[in-house]
Amino acid sequence: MSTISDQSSNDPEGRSRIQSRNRETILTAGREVFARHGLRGARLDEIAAHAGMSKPNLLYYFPRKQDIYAAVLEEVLMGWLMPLDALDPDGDPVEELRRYISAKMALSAEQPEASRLFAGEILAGAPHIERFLKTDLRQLVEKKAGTIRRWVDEGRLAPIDPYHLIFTIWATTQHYADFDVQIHAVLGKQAGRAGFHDQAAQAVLSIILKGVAPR
Amino acid sequence: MSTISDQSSNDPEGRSRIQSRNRETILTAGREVFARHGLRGARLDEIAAHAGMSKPNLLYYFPRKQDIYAAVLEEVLMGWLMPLDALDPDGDPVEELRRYISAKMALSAEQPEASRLFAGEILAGAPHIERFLKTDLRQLVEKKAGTIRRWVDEGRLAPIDPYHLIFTIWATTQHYADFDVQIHAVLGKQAGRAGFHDQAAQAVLSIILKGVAPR
DNA sequence: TCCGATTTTGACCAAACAGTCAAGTTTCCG
DNA sequence: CGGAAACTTGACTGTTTGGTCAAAATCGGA
Repeated sequence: MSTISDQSSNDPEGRSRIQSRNRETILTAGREVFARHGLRGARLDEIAAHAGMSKPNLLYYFPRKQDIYAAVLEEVLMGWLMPLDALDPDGDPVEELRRYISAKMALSAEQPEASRLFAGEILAGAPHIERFLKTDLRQLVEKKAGTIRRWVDEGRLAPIDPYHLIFTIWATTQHYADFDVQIHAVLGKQAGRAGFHDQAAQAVLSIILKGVAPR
Repeated sequence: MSTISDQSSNDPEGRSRIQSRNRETILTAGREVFARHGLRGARLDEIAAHAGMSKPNLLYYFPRKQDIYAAVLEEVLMGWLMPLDALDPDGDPVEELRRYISAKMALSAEQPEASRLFAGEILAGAPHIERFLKTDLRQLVEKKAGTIRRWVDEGRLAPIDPYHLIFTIWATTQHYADFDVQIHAVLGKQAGRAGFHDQAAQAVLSIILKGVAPR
């Protein structure tokens, strides 16, 4: 007999309503706390408090702290590859890059915790996503770098190293999520206003696409 | 009677040779460990091991963990302002930006731990450098943004928001220190080779100054 | 409504951890 | 040398923290 509910109200993964809801609550709480303090620095009590439940209850769903971290991390990695993968070799190079940069900027605005969690994992030496980085990500980047190189060879893009272009895009777009606190401190309320992220996206697009030197 | 040594071999701050050496050793060890795990995630035993001394000995020099963190952080902040402050309003805009970007890239290559420590503090919500960010840094950035805006108004730079330009430069240059592990995973040995950082600096300079759209 | 399965939690435990202390060892200088 | 100050550390303490457990509360289908 399975320990998993046999109720008719199961989700696609065979979880009861309560399980689905609580797992989601915990994952959200974990994302926030892990994003701030990393795996080591995060405390179960803190995550439990964020999730609004007792610590033993939390451990009923995820037996160990590391399990929450792994689950949260996996969710985040999912959304990481997609935008880059959408870079279309047959599209207009400048337009494709504009789309990619815009998509990453939107992600930074909508899911800053995801970006921060990822950043923290990298800062810690990426012990939990080493395989992902060296296989999936590396392979995808290699493929897209080939696309960009082709664009350069065809003269449809300025001569630039594809890898460093990708790194530059990652750096600038994620900066707005990861260094959010710094940006707010430097800009004041201005950074919180509606439309700020669109303005940031415009500036980043302008710099990367056209550069800052006068024409 | 002071507890501080009266020996003739004192450094400018009144510390004995042994004190100077050990404090430096601890600060270096602390920088490495705090850069990886943040204030919360770092363990005194780990720092002590890195420094090659016993934990009580370490605490003889810095009574609390937080004291090491504060000392390390202050050192790092020192080197943070300087390069930006060197941006000369009377110099050639493109040349000044080139100098600034190069200086930041060099810092990323030479002191990646410093950059990572700073990044971790920001990710954690910057509780220990809030004042620094909102006063010193903000003031300096305001001043330099004025310089850049003037350059733009004079037509010596493409029309771009000065703040976002500064953020873009911070993002790209620090990315090479903070995300070092990711870059290595994606590029393989290539990223470790001599000259890699010069190549990266060239690419970043080219993108920010000239952009990637074809001319 | 009833009953077994699921969910929740207060009380607890063991390990990890920051920090103390007193007793040793080394260093420095007269 | 000799002795006082500076330095070092093994053994320890109190607290925090991840995780356990058994009992209570709730849920959901028949």
